[in-house]
Amino acid sequence: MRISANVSERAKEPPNIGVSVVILALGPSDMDAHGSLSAPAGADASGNDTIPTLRIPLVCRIRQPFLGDWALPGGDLQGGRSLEFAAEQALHSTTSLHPQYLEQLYTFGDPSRSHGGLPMVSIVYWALIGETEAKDFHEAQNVRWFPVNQLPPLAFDHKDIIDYALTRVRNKIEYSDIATRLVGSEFTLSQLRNVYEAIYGRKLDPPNFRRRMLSTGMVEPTGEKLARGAHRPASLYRYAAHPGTSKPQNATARQ
Amino acid sequence: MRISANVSERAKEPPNIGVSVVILALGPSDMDAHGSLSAPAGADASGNDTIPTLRIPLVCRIRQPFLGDWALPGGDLQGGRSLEFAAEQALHSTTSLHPQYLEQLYTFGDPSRSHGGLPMVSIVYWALIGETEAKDFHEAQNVRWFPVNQLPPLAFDHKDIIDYALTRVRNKIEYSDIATRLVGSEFTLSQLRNVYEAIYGRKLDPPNFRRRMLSTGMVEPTGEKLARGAHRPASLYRYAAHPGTSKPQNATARQ
DNA sequence: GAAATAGTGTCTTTCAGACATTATGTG
DNA sequence: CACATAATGTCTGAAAGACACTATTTC
Repeated sequence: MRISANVSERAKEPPNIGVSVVILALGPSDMDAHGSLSAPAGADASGNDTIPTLRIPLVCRIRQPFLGDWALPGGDLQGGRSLEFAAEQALHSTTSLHPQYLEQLYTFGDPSRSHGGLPMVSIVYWALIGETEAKDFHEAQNVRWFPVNQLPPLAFDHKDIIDYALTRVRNKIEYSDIATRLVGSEFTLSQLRNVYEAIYGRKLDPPNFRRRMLSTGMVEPTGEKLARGAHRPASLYRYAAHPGTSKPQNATARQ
Repeated sequence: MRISANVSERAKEPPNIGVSVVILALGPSDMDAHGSLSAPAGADASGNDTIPTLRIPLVCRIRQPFLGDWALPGGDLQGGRSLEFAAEQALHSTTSLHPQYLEQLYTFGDPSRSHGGLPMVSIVYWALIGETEAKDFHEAQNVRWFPVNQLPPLAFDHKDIIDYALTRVRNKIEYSDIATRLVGSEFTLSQLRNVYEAIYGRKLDPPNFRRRMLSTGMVEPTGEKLARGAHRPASLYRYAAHPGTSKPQNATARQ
């Protein structure tokens, strides 16, 4: 790619640019039937009250440094392509999936992070993938999905990056509509609550969650009900695209 | 720098990397005596109740595209240098100043943003500079300071970038200690409130501001007082580095 | 005393969380 | 009926904002 006359000239050259993605997916509870996960953490297998877990696909490194460790999916940035495009491409080539949500996380460029490899500026995105889509995934070569609370040894500074992404998404869910993108067009408040619980990593109080969601005006009832299990059926809701009273949210707020 | 065999090969090459800075400075009210500002917006000139204004240094472009428009200070990223270093260097070469606070804002890399210039990925930082330091600045060649509410025509997407930086800093000031970095080691609550007012761009209620600041535990009284003007002297406070009860804040939170 | 800012007290609203209670379905 | 989840109601405490009021200094 790059031709240098000598070593001293090379030191002044700009580093390479890569784009990586932290992919956060709501794993379905029966994911083991499709993939090869080591730790199922589903919620509706047998009426238990565990919470759904976020899962991250990682790629096993096949060269030094960090040979055999796991790393975030990514690739070099080609000219003429947007950063989002590069992030989506890295996501799709690893998982054969498309994200419900994609946002830039941070750009990591410290020279010390290459650890003997080529100096690299990594523009990192984070993506959200819902249950429905994650069901279709097939485990590609050198790719494995891990629960966020059971991550393997990670290459470079990728552990810090994942932690940062989790901090970001847990903050963002409080003031944006990203959670509604991970459920279908019609959903019960329990389903929506499960998304929040997966991202927060803890249980939420159902009555308070209901009141909070309805008070924002972001969801509205469809009038239909969904019967699932030996209990009272739940009302279905849809995402109210443009709530009248609440203030608009965009990607820039609270970044 | 980069040697390409032909045009088609060039299209696949990575774009150049630059680092730019949105420099936000608390202009002193008598800044006109030092610089050549068009619109003074000081607060203590004659007992008025205007609020201090944030100012931004911009560089006049001396080539196409956007010849004659104003742009953010910046430069190419050299290998072996951290992104922060490049941002500080761009800041210092433009203003001869060092920032109180420096934080990465966002990386802009859309191919359409070059507008006929060379394709460029811009890693943008934002910096805060306090009154004391801004007093020392000298107006360099092609550099001028503008109040944030009276910006000139800007090159590329730099207007969007500045707006984004203002959104970020106004959010960040709510849950971080960046404001205390813009006052001296000892300060009155009025002085601290002026920093908040400059960043928010609006007046704050003094009693409520006092209560809010003291309740966080981030400031503690020194026991001394400062007499300034025909009124009751104000108590001096210092920044309490590690408040006991409040939760720790770091650069990653709420990004 | 007038003026100006420093500082205290109080009231209201809003929101989050804890938790009791009722409602409605299935086995 | 037992049981599980849906949905409503109520209480409390924290935090923010409006604003009245007192305190202390200089001119």
